[in-house]
Amino acid sequence: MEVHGGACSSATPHSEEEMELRRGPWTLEEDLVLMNYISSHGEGRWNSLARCAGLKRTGKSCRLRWLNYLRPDVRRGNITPEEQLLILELHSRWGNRWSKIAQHLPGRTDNEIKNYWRTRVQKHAKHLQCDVDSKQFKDVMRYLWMPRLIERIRAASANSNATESVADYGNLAAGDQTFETGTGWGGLGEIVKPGPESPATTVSSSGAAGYEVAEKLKAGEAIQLSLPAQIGCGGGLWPEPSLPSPGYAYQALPELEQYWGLGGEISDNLWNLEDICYLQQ
DNA sequence: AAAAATTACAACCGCAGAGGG
DNA sequence: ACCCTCTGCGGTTGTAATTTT
Repeated sequence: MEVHGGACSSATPHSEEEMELRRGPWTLEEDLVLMNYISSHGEGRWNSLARCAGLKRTGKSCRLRWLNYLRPDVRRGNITPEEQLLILELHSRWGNRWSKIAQHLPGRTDNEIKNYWRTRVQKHAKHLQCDVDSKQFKDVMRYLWMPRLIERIRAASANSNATESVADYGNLAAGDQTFETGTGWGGLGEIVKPGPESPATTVSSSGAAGYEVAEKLKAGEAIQLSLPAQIGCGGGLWPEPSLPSPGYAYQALPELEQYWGLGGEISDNLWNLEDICYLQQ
């Protein structure tokens, strides 16, 4: 790693004091300058890059702008159900290791995942009046939210044609009303209660778990919402379910259906502590 | 239609680690 | 061994956009 100087360092016309740094939102012109410079010189050495490109920004700011916004392979827009599932799984394993989690979601940035977690997941915990790190909330994620996501992926794959890519499921993430009215909860039990007659596929701990899950669902395989014993601390996602059994949750699901809301967006539904207590009775 | 509240997300900050001088 | 700079990460904030009242 080259940390000092740069090709144009001697040509730097301004001292640090003379060069007042810009802050706040980037302008289109700045974006173009940064993109043009990187396309011809490559990325890295951000401080000298900022100077050489004539940008009145810190190297840090340039790096962030490039990585989170301008990079050609960056994916923006709705987080798909597959990605949500993967984020939930990986966060349960690694905690707030956003960059590590982002490595397993192609095109997604750590910043975007972090924002997703804070705005969606933590909001959900707030509605439930429990801490996002609490066992209770983790159980909700594991036994209600994740199966729901899996069911959604299933529904999406059923509605899609054979040539549709997995990534395209993002289009179904919001507002697929037909799912709500046309799909019951019956199929969910098998997802977490694999019997000998229907062996389940354990959600993979590999990097592409979300996409792997999607492919398995497309193929009609059952998915088990547990991690291999060697993963995570103490042998898995949530060592001891607080619910009597995974299946128990689904016995109550018809009553809970109302709480999952009227729209397609899972996280927009109002839950409260009483709902969870009801589940645990 | 307007004001207030909420949400989403881009950007900044501080810190820690790596590595060269 | 120490200092300095760069890089990358996670937490936080500011604000534009959207929704609700």
